[in-house]
Amino acid sequence: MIRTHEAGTLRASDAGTTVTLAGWVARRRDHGGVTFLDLRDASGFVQVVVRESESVHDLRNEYCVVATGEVRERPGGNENPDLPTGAIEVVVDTVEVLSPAAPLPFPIEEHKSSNINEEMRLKYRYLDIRREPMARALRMRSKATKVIRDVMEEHGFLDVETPTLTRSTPEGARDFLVPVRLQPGTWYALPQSPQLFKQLLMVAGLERYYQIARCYRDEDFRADRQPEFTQLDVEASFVDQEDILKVGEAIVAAVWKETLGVEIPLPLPRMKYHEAMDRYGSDKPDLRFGQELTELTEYFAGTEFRVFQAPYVGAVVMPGGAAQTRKELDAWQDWAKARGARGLAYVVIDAETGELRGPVAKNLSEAHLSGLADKVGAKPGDAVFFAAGKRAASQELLGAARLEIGKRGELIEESAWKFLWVVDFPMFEPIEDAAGEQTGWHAVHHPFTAPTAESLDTFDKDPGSALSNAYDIVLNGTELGGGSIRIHRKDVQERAFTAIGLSQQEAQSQFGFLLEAFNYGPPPHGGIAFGLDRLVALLTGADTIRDVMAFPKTATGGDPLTGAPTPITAAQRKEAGVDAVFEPKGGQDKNSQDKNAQDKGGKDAAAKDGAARA
RNA sequence: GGUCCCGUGGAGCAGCUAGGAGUGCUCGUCACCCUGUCAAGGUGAAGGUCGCGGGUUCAAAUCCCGUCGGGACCGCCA
Repeated sequence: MIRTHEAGTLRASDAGTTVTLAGWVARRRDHGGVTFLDLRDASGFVQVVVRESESVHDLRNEYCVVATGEVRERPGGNENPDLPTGAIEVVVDTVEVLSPAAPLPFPIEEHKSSNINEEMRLKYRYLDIRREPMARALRMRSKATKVIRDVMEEHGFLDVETPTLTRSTPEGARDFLVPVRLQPGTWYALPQSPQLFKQLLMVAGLERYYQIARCYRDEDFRADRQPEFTQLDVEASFVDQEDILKVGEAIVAAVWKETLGVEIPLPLPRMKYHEAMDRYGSDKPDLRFGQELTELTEYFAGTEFRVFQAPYVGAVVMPGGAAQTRKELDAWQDWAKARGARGLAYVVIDAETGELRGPVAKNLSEAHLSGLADKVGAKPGDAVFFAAGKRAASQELLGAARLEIGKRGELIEESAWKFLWVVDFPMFEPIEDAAGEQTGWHAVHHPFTAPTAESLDTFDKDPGSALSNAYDIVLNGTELGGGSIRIHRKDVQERAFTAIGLSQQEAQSQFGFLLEAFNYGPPPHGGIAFGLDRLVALLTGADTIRDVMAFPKTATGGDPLTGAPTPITAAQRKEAGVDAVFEPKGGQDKNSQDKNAQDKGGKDAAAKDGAARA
């Protein structure tokens, strides 16, 4: 090694030792006769004292240097108790520049770089990662994956890699496609998840599989979405839902303990899907604050007010909301319309008189008005927002309003870690056409998800009420992961396909290889997948998963550092076979794949139902 | 596919609502001074097609249209 010690590890006990350090010039404090350098390496930084000013002149910020000198305690009164290395300094004998640095495109020091343009950060990501927040996030990520691997090994799980060049299967999202030079006109797809492979590994008898797997989905971006992202993928045989939840709990408990020192009380609370929707208007409720929804369908039964003559009426309270200006209240209408709602009805309760006012109040009877505040738990000075219409859509609107109220009112306990399992998801949800008429059913999770014991006999006769053995783990209103127990019985699987309008032929064409495998004694199995990027983003308090990825992409899928994606040359295009047309050579299997490709192009519900979720 | 926000010396901002000379702030860069700082301090200097194109106007960073880039959200997506 070029160095003998790591800069950030030096302490008073090292005084008297001659050390050689290698790293970067983080800061320079030049006093003429004496100069202080903060020498930074991956372990931290230490103050280096240079007496000869000439040599110091060539030591600019972010120069890469090697320095030799003696560690000594700082002169009395010069200690810096705020720094880990603040008791000592290194009095330098020699400093050598290993490589100079050009003037920086942005400051590396944290206090000077709080809000650098993200495009600039991505273009110079190698400098961005020299900054403390990014370096800390990547270390945290590495620590988290290490802990995860330990837990999985302890529980007897086997790390198995699955292909990233695979066949296009009709899953939920758009595929990224790769042309195949050796078979012009055919394409690989990058996997949206290892879902089908991990089920094959269960048929293969490995019993316990896990993988920290890269997944690819060609959909529009969000703060918590990238085209390639990482899942902790888990599957086990001969298990029931309890077994998988226990593994999931062991993982998050160990990760939070080992990375943050936080004890997560186990078992995690559980909430049924319908309860989550009723109380929070979300299948991933943020339990860090209250403001639960109140259902008013019964309360307003018989009302003259047309808007509230609906299958569902509900409300959420905004504390202090009566103080909002007319303009602010109008802004809520625009906010609701942006979410596809007609608007967001409201009543404000006068802080002085307790009188209910607002456009909606005029339409309500005296009896309905007088009991309303008590019914929804509102006080004078509050505002009450209403949604009326179809149950799920109205609850979702109120749920979104609740989150907005929590943010604006600073009601959210930011330091809390509120985990929960959401269980008993519906097995199917209705497919609606543009007019809102139901045209069929599609699998909420994926078509291999097992019904609950209670729904086993009836799920195909009454899909709307069927519940499945699917579960999500939720933290602070973010879905950390989800999974299900899979169907392993052929007759049940066929009924599930029928329920979503998928014929045997179509199922064969889309999942033939999996169904074939299921002919050979498939064990009962189930699993879960965690979004590792989201998990680490929550651990580090990052606003976006880009801040926990070394080299993420921008919203249009670009990488400002490498310039990817780029056009290809005519020669590359020809060689890759991008434009080649597939010519069937008579192989039965090839034909079925080609048919599959055509099926995928259609917008039929069946293709959507292939959503292979973990 | 839709809605909204941002783009001003190397970095981060202000200026735009109400058009009037590239004006200002913090940091960085360069030169010089300085022997105990730790976000060191001081003096001075350099550095700009106001993202790009068009329009309105006597006059545009500022108003209008388009476009490109970045970001947030809806749709979409585990």
